[in-house]
Amino acid sequence: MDLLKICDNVKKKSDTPDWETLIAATTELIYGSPSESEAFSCLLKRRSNSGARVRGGGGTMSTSAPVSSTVVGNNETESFDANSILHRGVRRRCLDFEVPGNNQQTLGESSSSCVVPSIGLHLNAIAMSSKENNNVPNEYSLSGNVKVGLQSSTSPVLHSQQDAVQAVEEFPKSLALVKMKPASPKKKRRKSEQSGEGESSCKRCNCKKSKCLKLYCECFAAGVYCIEPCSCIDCFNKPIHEDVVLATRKQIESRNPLAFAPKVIRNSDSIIEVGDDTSKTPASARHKRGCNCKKSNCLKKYCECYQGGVGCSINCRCEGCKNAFGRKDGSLFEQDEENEVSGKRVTAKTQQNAELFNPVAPPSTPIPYRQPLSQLAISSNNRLLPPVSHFHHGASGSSSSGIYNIRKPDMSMVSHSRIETITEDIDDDDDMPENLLNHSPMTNMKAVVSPNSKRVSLPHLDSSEETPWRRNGGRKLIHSIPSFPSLTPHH
DNA sequence: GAGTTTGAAACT
DNA sequence: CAGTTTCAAACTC
Repeated sequence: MDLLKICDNVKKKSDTPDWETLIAATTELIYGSPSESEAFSCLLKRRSNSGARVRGGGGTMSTSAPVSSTVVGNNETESFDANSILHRGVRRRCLDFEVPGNNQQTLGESSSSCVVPSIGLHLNAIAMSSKENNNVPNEYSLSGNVKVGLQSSTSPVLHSQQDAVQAVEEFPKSLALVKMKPASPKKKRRKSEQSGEGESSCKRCNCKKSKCLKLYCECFAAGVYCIEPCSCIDCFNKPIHEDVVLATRKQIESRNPLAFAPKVIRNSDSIIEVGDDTSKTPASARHKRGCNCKKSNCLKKYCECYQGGVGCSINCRCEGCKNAFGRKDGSLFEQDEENEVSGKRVTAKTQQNAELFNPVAPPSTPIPYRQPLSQLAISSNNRLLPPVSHFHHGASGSSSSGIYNIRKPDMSMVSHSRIETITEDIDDDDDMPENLLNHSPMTNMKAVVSPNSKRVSLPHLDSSEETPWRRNGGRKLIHSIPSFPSLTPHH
């Protein structure tokens, strides 16, 4: 139903300009019954109470996308409100692709604390958002990190990615002088991570040389802009450098189209799969490319598989794999023996990690091997977050421009979380740019990860190269790979 | 907090 | 595509 029409109807229905009344009436119209609309209404009220933050102010980055403009046309105010309703759940400062969060967690509730997981704030969304409303200060401009009159609106237009990237190279180092640095950068991150507090749910980097424009940078790799908690130097991963960021992303994507896809492929069909053949699918989720660990035995967070809380797979080139979440060879239950052999320290640590990964699990209870890891989504900082499948099409839902238009997900695999509800709305827009369709990981169901190569080659389905996560056909991949928008400009 | 280790990313 | 270098996170002391 057209929300605008609803609003109009509501307005007619209600003489009072009272917002809550409007919400109540609207939700009732939408859901039909007051009971159903109640929760929704509460959400909306909460949102409306958060006031200016809705649009990226006050430290809450808004993923609210430009959808509004297309949907609502000229009526800015109205579009905003309607849009904020539609996208109430897709606001988040941080995006953590591998790490889906607990979607019960206060969507849109957090601001500076960055505790809102799961729904990512994609760069594109931010960028568009910033363009959309340059007058609204965001946390970056507020943070003092970037003044210098480099608002995206005033920054020089870079006509090509080469220009942009070159600009980065040539950009005066003095920028660092402008940037306000955290007093004690380095450990800030770790402390918060170790604390396990909500704040640690945010990606925050410590890059010194990469300008936060390479995949080395966790923020950049995660598709989020660096924020104040980051301790990076010469950071270009900020909204004011939107052009550079997007160009760089594009460049990287051209090299590896899946570079910004989540590293961990979570399988919604895990139950079936795991029950099917555990030797081949030691876990229900898989690292996209597999790891290449040599010394860590896939028992430390150096290992991307382990870090992602997934087992190693045939894709991995790891040596001496002892991944607690599932070994490359498919054996898992031997892990305890191995750990005992290698020392209790390892065991304890592993368990500790497992518990961190799954705070719901009772202490000292190893994560059941067969437990669908799609429910054990883990953040890079050991935070339990909602399954990727919960945000994959909303993540970035960004989609500011309605980019994320993954066709209807298999709802049987998707919990009816708020996010889902929200993003379902988004999904109704069938305006996935063609270029995105062509290039986005989401649509590259045939994307192949070479078992022996880090690089990902695209569309080329070789049935002989069956890998666990592909075994189920492309469908699962849809649920696994987040709707990370391609940088490909969609004009 | 400083230094080391590790493996992904980038480069050649 | 394999080997090497660079990088930043993870880890140790």
